[in-house]
Amino acid sequence: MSFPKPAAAPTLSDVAARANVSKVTASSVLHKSRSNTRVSEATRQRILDIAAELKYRPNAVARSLRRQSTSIIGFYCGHGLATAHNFFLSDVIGGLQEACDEQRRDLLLHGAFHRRSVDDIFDELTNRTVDGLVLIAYADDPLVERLRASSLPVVALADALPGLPSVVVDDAGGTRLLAEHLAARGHRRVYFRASEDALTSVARRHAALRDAAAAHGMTVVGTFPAGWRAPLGAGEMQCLALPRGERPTAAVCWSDTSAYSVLTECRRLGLRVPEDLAVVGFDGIEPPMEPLQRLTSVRAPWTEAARRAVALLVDRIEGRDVPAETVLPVELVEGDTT
Amino acid sequence: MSFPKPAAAPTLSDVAARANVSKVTASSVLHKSRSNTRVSEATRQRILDIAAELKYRPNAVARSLRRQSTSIIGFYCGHGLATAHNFFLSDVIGGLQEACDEQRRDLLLHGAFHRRSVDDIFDELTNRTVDGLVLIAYADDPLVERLRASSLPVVALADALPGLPSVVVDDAGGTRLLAEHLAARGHRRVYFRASEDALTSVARRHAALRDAAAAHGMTVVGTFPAGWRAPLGAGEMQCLALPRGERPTAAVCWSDTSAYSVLTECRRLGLRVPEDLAVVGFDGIEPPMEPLQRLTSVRAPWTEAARRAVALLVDRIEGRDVPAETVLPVELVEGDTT
DNA sequence: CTTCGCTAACTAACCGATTAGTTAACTCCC
DNA sequence: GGGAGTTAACTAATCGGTTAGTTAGCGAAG
Repeated sequence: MSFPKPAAAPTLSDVAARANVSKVTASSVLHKSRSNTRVSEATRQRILDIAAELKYRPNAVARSLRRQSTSIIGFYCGHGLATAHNFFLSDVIGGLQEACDEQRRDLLLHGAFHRRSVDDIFDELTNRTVDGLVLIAYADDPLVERLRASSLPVVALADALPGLPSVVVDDAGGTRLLAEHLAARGHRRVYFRASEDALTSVARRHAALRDAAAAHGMTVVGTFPAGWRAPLGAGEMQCLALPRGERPTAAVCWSDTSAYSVLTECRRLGLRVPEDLAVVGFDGIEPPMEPLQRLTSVRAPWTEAARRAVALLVDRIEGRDVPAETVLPVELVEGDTT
Repeated sequence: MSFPKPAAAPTLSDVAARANVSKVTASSVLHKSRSNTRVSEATRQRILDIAAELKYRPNAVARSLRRQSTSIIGFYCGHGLATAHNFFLSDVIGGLQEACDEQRRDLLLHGAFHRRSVDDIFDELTNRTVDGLVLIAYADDPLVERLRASSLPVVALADALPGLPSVVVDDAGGTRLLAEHLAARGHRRVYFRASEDALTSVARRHAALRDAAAAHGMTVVGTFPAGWRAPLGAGEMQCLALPRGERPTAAVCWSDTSAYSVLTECRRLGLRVPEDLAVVGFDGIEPPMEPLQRLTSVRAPWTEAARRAVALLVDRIEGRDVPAETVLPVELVEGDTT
């Protein structure tokens, strides 16, 4: 399929020339910005007609250059977080998109798959293509330090980042709800299934679990690393093979995806859920199909969080003060796994 | 949280002034574009040092204006197609992101939620913010006609659009596989569950089903509309209530999501799958959790399709010829629902 | 001793819109 | 009829790079 070389698009100057007016006059008619410049009705109509005839369309790049702002908001997800089928991410992206749309801004997805260096990524983020950035990152990501030192407005999402305004869900409160739910069902020994990385949210859930366990007479017998969709690790297996009485009776997973993998593994191993092992997650993702078991979890409003992040970012961009941390409430969802 | 007003970022002129050279010299050193302009090693080093000291970062907007190209690729999904939790979409976005990353281009997600007019959306898409567009749309969307007439390079994805290079999966072939699979299991009467909209892919699956049914002695007893996640409609219910012999024994759904809703409904109605009704889908989405029943479907390589779309779009942008239609092969996935 | 060619730069113009400041012509009032 | 005020426009400068074309100075060849 071949296409004709596109003719150069008409510019404001073209319109102005055809209408026998200056660029400024044409601009003020077509972009209704300047009230200073007055235009007669006849001239205004002539300019509009000619613009329509020439199919004039303003050039956003030129405007951005002059205005020193592009109306584009960037979204960057730290390495490894952007894996496909990350449910939580589709919610987030949906929310960002809606919020940007309302604000009449565009959303730019920064990708970083091909082992690009921090410098490289930092350059891309700060090259003025975006007016600001919504960021999901590990607290120890060197990029975060660079961004903090830069003048680019940044809002952290999901995982609080010190020194940056952050929008998060109530990690501690949610975990407390889960712990109380388990305690009320007689569980005395539980274990935590953590992502192996320095995610602030996971650290908070972990800490909250320890506190809540202590408060309700439960013991956290161990913490085992587990990625997004990971099978049981060696330590975890060992722990589950302990004799009755020492064995944990519930798995507290840092995310629903992680919890669902535990369910799958249990089935493989012949462990009954919840009789042999209760399982709880975090996120409250909405499965697109009926799952074998409905997971007990905590529903986190990710779409709303993303919206808030955009709102705060716009405040930052426009120079207003923003709260250091915005925490959104979560709610317990009781399923069949406890 | 308040932040200091950012100091104006240093520009090429700033660097050049500090280094006692012209903008051009600084530009050629820092952006290694021009081989024409020669620079001595000493000067080069001085410029680099000063740029580093000032933390100079090139302004992408200015560059884009001069080059008349932004290196940004847009993605637009027709109204109603961009619903959250659309599995197929996360695959697509993932593929787009990867491909853009490889090409060192950015990906801009255009959103259109707030009942914006076609004109409005068209203006946004053609305001030169993006060099080209990957488009998923209904064939009868008026926007498509406008885009075809514009000079913006566009590649259609998933649903072929006449007059635009399109990247699709083998809708007809996949449907044929499903039909043969059903025929081999003795099904003689089936029905089609279609999205109510003018999606080329659905039309093709529908047509292929009729052809394959005819070829294998099956009857398509009806076609019932069903959105992404729709319960059974009145016509569909009626049809399923027909006496043995007239009742269809299999539902061919236009998407996996639609098929999964049928499974849920069957459970509600006490219909056994596959004994009372066999169900097949299309897409082969990878559930993040173990589903109650594994769906028989056709796996479509959406991530790869998205990658191809970007590749073709880049060809278009750079003026090369592209095939009118690229069809990617699909494969049958046998589940427990047939 | 001039001319040629190379090095290492430079100046001017341009991309397309926006902003600040200015002006010619006309009306109105005294 | 002259000054004030309004209308309807204009010119020049700017945003931050990139491109085309030009030039001063030097060494080597003729």
